[in-house]
Amino acid sequence: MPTPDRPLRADAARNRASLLAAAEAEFAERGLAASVADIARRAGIGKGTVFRHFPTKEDLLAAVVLDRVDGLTALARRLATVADAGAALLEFLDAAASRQQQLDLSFLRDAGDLNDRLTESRGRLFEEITVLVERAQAAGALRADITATDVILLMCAPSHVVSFVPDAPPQLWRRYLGIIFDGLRPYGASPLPQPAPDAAPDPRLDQVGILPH
Amino acid sequence: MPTPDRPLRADAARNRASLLAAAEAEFAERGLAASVADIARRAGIGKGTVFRHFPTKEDLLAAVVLDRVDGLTALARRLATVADAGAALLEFLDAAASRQQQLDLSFLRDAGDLNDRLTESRGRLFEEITVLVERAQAAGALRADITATDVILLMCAPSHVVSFVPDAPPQLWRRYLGIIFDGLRPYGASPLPQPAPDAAPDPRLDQVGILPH
DNA sequence: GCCTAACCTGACCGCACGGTCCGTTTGATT
DNA sequence: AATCAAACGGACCGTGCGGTCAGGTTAGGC
Repeated sequence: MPTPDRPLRADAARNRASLLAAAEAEFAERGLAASVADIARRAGIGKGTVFRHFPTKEDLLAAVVLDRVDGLTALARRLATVADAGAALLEFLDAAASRQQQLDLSFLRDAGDLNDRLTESRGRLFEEITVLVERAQAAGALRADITATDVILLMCAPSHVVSFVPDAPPQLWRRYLGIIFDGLRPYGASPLPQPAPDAAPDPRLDQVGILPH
Repeated sequence: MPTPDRPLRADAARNRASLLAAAEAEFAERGLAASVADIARRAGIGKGTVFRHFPTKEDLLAAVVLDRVDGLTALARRLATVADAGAALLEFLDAAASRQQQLDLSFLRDAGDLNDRLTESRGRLFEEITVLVERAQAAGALRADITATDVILLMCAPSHVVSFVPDAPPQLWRRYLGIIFDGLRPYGASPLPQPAPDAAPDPRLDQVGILPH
């Protein structure tokens, strides 16, 4: 990479696109256990080409995840302008869980620190969620002791819960999102036994760790 | 194994015990990625000895998990006689989450069908949880549309949620158990969008799958 | 149409894993 | 103390992985 951003050659761009698609599918099916060779085969390219585009399997994973995270950020930003703040938060959680359903990110816990750009993206997502949370609280739709960190952590739960049942109906996660969201409502909430983990958005965002170790 | 159950030789019994302890610790730290060689080293025995006791890595894992599951079953049975049925259920969930915290079982999703004995154990646990659930509902402490399957699925959630935060305080999981349990209360519950997955205890218990694929 | 840098490929390497095997050691029994 | 089946241990094997590289291929400016 002589100049930081030279336009990609046509075939290279094509390959990169199908590589990302294949990687997404393969990671979704097999998690971290997906092998680079399988991804390459699925994309119809050689294994060496994979490593030309991404020097490491982890970098490839990071690229896939980055797409997901940025997508969620964009959605959150859009939802921040919806009138009903409570409904906006619920819709965000719904979308987040739905996408996790397609690509369960929880295996990321076991992957190192991945990319730096990914850390930034996560930070942006965090900020947008903070907006949603504060608006929902101001509207009285969300209990006051919940932080953006709580939301970012809990949004992974429904798909994970469902992942234990073998032939789950495709929308089963909605059941558990419903239960959890009921737990987030101010009505009938009981005091929480533990403080939220490091909620402040500025100082140590990395604390949140969508993907840390 | 000529006779089905001959008493173990003294050294063999000792080794088996330290092997199980080492396996539990190692699986807790590294999940399915724990290697048999590491477990053997930690137990202070040779690798061959491990395979003498358990013909397969999966069998070893199954033995460790069986202990856990049976422990939970015993606890549930004890709690079934407590006067306050709502508190009993909460205490069960508390204990379950706490133990998951020490040994996150969610990696089991990616392990095959494991042992048959484990399937039986899971069935017994399921039955005991059903008792707790029905008592809690009769006492008005648990919303009526919750099944034992829901409980068994949700009891894994708090520890999983917490596993994403790097240096989590040891009791942080209680925060998320609190939120989820609030969502299970009848007070202020909103209708759930999806039916529970195959709750009936008799016909196809395997549906629940603490560990299936 | 030619030239070159960018790109692609698949054989190859080193490594770590699960599992096997057989020579050695050890606990029980007499 | 002698005996022997039971248990041990670690060198060994095959496999599949992430990652490298030398040599062939191609896009695209001229």
